[in-house]
Amino acid sequence: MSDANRILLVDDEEDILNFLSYNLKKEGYEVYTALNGHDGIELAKKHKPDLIVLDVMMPEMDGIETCRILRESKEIGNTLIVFLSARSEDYTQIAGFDSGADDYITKPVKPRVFISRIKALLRRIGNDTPKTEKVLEFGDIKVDLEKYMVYKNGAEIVLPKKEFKLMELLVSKPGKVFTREFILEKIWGDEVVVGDRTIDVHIRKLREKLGEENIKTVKGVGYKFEF
Amino acid sequence: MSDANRILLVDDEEDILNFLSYNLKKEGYEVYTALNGHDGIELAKKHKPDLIVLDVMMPEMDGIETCRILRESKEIGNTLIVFLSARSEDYTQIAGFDSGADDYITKPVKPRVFISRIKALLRRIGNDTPKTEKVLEFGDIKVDLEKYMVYKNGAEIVLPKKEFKLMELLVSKPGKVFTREFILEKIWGDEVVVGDRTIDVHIRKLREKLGEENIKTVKGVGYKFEF
DNA sequence: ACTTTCTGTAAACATTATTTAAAGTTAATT
DNA sequence: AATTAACTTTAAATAATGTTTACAGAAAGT
Repeated sequence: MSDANRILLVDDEEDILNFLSYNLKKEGYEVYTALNGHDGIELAKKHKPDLIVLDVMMPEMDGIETCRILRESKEIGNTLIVFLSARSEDYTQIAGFDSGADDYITKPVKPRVFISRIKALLRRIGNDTPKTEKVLEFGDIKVDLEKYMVYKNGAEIVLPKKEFKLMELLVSKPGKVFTREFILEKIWGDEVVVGDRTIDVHIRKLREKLGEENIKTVKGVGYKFEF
Repeated sequence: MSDANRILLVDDEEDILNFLSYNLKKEGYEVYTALNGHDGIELAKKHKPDLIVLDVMMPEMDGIETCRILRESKEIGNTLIVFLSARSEDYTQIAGFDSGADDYITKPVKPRVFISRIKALLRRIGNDTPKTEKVLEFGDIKVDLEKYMVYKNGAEIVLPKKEFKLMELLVSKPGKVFTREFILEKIWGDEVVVGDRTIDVHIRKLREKLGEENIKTVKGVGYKFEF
């Protein structure tokens, strides 16, 4: 697995920046943002992103200009560059004048589409594996899948294997109720047969360590994690 | 066998595809196979399978991505989707967030287990749940099937199993009158025999919790949910 | 080999859900 | 207004399910 893909976003509208950033981070990318072309170029040199998203319309230095400058640099000359443009702006501006972009995406941007386009582009250069987020955080509880550790208000809590797996499962989809049947099957497997009480006891251990409030019982159905 | 169930298998390893396909066919299922996400999506649209099995790890477009795309489609948005994953891959990826899968099975796959799981899932769409979506919303009432929870004006209401099932049934087709006979059969099943008063009491509990106005009595016939 | 920590079980206990029974309403019908 | 069938309501009995504690065997660590 290669390392995290770094993406730089340059747009003068902070809202859009946040929106895109949020969605990319959720996918495991490392995201940098800049509100104008100058800052963008600076960040690009500093962090060497794998892909740069540039808004075409920006005050002072627009995306096309920024792109030209970026392309002149040896270091970031062949980084992927994607333009973000309003639907109204005509293609010639963007694709046309060999400003050197690799793709463009029209606003308004739909998250799914955006993400899959980014992925497709990154795939092209073979850098495709975004860092899968291995830390889940919910309220005051943090689960680090890689470190095999849970934090409650920053305090380290070590969980034994079964307890951790149970925690991991519950936390994998907060709010969703996992039936006892499902839990048994996922944590103990098909052939091993342990009684239902075993689940209870493990749930109890978790509640003991992580507090009562997060793990809820749905009688006759199963358990769920909520925050 | 009544209606042949159609199953679509998507995996990049041909051996696995053959192996699973063979076992499913032996059970009388109609099986379609695809070696990658793109073909899978195409076949799904063409044949409208009842269930789709997706390998998580595939080159180009992985199972999760494929699942997302499938979920966006109106036609196959509600089809059952099962992930096939190596044991090592973590839950969050699989059960997780909005990829929208219904279950996952870990590799290596044992035929018996695989078949029985598939059967169990298909059984679910038959009788258990008129599961069109996972969240139903009507006026100020929201029913979240996955969280097993009902909201009235945003306030959480926890319902015990039977009450929840009754609610779920009524809400599954607003306005439609469900006869007592039908309700008994759906919620209590064929063999269990409980008296008619039992329904009344459950209806009462629901009205108590969700307000009188939404659940209407049709004398001599049954009950319905309206908003 | 000794110690500690996990994991699963059993049993007593606690809680909550479900059903029934019985009495009270209601609305349509005569 | 009396009758009746159908539904509502309440309370109480019964059944189902979950919690907790303590403990024993298994596994891991020293």
